[in-house]
Amino acid sequence: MNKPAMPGGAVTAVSARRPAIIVAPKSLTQQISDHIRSEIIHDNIKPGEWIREKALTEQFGISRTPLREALQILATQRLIEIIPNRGAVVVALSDDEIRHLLEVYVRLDVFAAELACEKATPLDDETIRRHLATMAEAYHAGDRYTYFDANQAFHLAIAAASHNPVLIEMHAQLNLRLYRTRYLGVLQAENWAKAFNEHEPIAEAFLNRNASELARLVSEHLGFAWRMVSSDEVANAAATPVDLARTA
Amino acid sequence: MNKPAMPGGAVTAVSARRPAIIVAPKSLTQQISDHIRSEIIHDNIKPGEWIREKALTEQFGISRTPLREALQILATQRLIEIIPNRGAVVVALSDDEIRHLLEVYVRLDVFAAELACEKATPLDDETIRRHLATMAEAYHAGDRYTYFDANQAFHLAIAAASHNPVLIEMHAQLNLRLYRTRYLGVLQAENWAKAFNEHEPIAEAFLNRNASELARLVSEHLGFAWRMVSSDEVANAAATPVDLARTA
DNA sequence: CGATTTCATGTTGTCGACAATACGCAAGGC
DNA sequence: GCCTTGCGTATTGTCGACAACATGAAATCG
Repeated sequence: MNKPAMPGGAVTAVSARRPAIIVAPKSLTQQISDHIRSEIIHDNIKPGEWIREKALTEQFGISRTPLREALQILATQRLIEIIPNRGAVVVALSDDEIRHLLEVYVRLDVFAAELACEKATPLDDETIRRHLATMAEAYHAGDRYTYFDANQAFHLAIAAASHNPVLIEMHAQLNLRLYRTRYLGVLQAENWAKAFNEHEPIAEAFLNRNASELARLVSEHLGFAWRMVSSDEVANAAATPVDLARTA
Repeated sequence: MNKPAMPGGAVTAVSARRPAIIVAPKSLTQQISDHIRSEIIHDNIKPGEWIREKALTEQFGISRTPLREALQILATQRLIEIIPNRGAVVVALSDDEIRHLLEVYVRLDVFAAELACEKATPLDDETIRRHLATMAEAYHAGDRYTYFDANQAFHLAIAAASHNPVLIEMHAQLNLRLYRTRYLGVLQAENWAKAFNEHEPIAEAFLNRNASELARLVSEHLGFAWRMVSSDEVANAAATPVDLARTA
């Protein structure tokens, strides 16, 4: 195959590649970008941090070509910023940028909810019910991580119920850019109870196909999300503040 | 610098690169992706057509590395699709996909229009007035190309007046994916008059900051755009139909 | 004759090496 | 003292070469 990939966990490359007509093999570039994306949104690589190609190639046991292709993907998704001849930095969101992102995210979420009221199938209903149940369990067990995952799944499921692939993708894209902020927000928020209790009526409005009520609730709910993240700047702290002025 | 880049027009590389603290130099990858994107949306490279790396590297006089990075960008923007070990094809939109794209595009356009009513500056007003004037001139002169450009600029200007960078970018992204379809649509539409005459009231509603009226008009206007493209399948014809089933 | 296998060819995937650029630090000039 | 200049080093940008894979045609077998 390629290098032994001995250091660290890494991507484990592709172990046994069978012809298997059905499943398309994932390209190395895709695997790498997925992995780095995950590291970024889970705050293992901090905003403002420089991404050194050499370090990553050694970590993954690959060459710089697929890595650089992966970086182009992440830059297009606005998770990193590539500065010509200087390298790539993890994007650090300002309060204003978070506000702008949420502003659009809310509208897409509302639109998805409205569409979902028209298009959702019984299977969608069941999925959403299941995620709500998981959230409740995790909430009562005090398990914030599981809660967060279920919460994410809940909102993505509503988007999925719109059955509009374009909307689903746009929604997911914004969700990714906001993921880290919400992740850090949820894990330390005081009024978890309030946030949680808003999901019950949302789910109810959806299951009753009450589009206008659903839109109202979702707007309100995410307005709350904004208040949550905007009040702690911890979520925005950059590990290594970078001066980008010269490249503007 | 690098290769003579002798064949064809090509990218002309970077002619004179000065240190120039103010302006960031555009990377080769960026230049190439911009160029190919332009070729795709202007229908010079047809949907369904395979993108051969060798051909393009020779055309541009560059190596495959920056080209492949450019392709990753275009794939992330959903203008091409990269199929592992097989290559890249220009995306061919089905009628359903166009409908889904327009459905989201309309919502973003409406949202932008509403926001613009709150946030627009006198400068925005002037820009929009100017584009409207250009459209009128081109319309009366029967110049469909200039008209199309001004029409694009008009809609982008409304988005820009929202002063929300995230919204502007999302709007632009969808606009790109729909560009070719609308481009081909406008150039052969019969009821050009109707489409044109709708812009006057839109501009008026905007300049009067009448958000709800503006939203209504924009929705209606783009509903018209949908009827325009949906009725000719010419816009969707693939040069070389490709069977992607095996890679699903 | 039809289905399968083998192989030749073209294309993509990955790599290591070299070139170009930016950065930090020391030396020099005002 | 402070700004400028000139290097050495680290990092990114680009390239050509080779490896892996897919495709289609010829050859083989039933």
